[in-house]
Amino acid sequence: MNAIVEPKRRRDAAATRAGILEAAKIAFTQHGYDGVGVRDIAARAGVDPALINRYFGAKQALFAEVMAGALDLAPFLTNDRAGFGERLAQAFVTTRFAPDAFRPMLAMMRSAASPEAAAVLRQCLDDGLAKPLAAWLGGADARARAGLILAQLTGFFTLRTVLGVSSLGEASEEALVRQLAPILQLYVECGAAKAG
Amino acid sequence: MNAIVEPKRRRDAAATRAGILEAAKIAFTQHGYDGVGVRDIAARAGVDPALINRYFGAKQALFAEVMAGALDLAPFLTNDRAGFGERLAQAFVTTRFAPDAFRPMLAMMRSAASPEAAAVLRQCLDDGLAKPLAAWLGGADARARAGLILAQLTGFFTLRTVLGVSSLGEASEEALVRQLAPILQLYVECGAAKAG
DNA sequence: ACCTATTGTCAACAGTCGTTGACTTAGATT
DNA sequence: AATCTAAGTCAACGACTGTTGACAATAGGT
Repeated sequence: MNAIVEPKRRRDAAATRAGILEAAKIAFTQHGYDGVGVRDIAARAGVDPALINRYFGAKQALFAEVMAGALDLAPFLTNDRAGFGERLAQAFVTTRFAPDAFRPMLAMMRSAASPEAAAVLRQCLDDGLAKPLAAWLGGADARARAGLILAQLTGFFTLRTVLGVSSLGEASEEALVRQLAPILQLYVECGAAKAG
Repeated sequence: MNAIVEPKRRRDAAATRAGILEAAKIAFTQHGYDGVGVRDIAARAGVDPALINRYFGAKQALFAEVMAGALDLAPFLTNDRAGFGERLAQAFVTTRFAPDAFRPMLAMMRSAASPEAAAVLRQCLDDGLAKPLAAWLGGADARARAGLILAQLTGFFTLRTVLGVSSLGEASEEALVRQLAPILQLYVECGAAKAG
C-alpha cells in the first residue's frame, strides 16, 4: 500500500507545471492565443506569472505543448467506413461540452489569426488531422478530400461557436446532422468509386 | 468640361476619410482585427493616427464600416441553379488576388477570434450571407444548408490561406474544384428533392 | 543542524495598444 | 485683408503585453 503515494509536497514542480498546462488549455479554448495573457493563465492556475516562462520558456511554447497531440481524429478512422459521415456529424453537432472543457479544435480556430499560433497549428493540423485522414481515405484526390472535410468541420465550429451565426445556432441539431452526414460520407466515397 | 473637377484641395476631409477606409480594408485583410493597430492603418494611409478616431470614433466602428456590405454572395445567387456549385467552387478556389486586395471573407476569418470584431461580424454574416443564401436555397432545412455551405467555404479559406495547411495548399486546384463543386451543389438540391 | 539545489515571489523592463485633448495650420467666407 | 471654421498635428494618458533577473523561501541530502 505504501507505494509512491505523492508525499503531498507543498512545492511540487510537476504539479504546478501540470496546473499551468491545464489552465492554459481552458484559457486558450475560451479566448484564443491572442486573447489570453500569461497573467490570466497564471491567475487561473493560482501561480505566479513568471513560472510560466520558467517551465515553458515562452507563451508560444506553452501553446505548442497544449496543442501537441490534442488534435486527433483517430477515434473516427475505424473500419466502419460506411458510418463515417454519420459518426463524425453526430459527434461534432450534438456533443455537449462543459464551459471549462478543453476543446482543441475550438482553441485552434480562435488562435488561427495569430501568426505565432498559426506556426504551431500548421504542423499540429497537418500531422494530427490532415495526413492521417488522407491516409485513411485513400483513393483519388485523398489530400484534397481530407482538407475539404476538415474545412467543413472547422468552418462549422467557427461559424456556430466562435461567431455565433444564427443559421447554425438556431437550426435543429437533427437537421444539421441530416444535412452534414451525407456530405462527409460523400468525401469518403467519391474517391473510392471513381474520380468524377 | 468644367464640371465639378475636384479642386484638388490639399486638405480634403472626404479624401482622407476614404484613404483611411481603404488602408483599413487592406490591413484587416492581411492581419485581422487584433493584428492591426490604428497606427498601422494611419501610416498606410499617410495620415495621423488621431484622425481615425476623429472620422470613425473608434477602431471597432472603422472595422464595422469596412465590413458593412462587403460580404455579398448575390453574384452567385442566379437563376442557373444547376451551376451553383461549380461557379462557387471555381471562384473560391481559383481566383487570384493581388497581395493588397481587400478580401472580406479573409478579413472576417482573421478577425473572428476578437470578441469586438465578432460582434460586428455576426450581423454582417447573417444579413449579408446566411439569410440571402437561405432564401435563395429554399426548401427543407434551408437555414442549416446555408450555414453549412458557408462553413465549407470559410473553413476552406481559414485552412488554406490563414493556416496554410499543406493538404489544401499543395492539392491541385483542379482536384479541389472537382471535389468541392458537387458537394456545394448537393446542398442546393438535397433540400429541393426531399429531406432524406 | 547545516548546506544547497530547487521552487516560488516580486518588481521592473521595454514595448504596444486605443483613445483623448490641446494646439497649429490651411482654406474659404465676409 | 481679417476672420472663423474645418482639417491636421502632436504629445501624452493609462492600461496592457511577454519577458527577465534579482531575491526569498522551502525542501531534501548530508
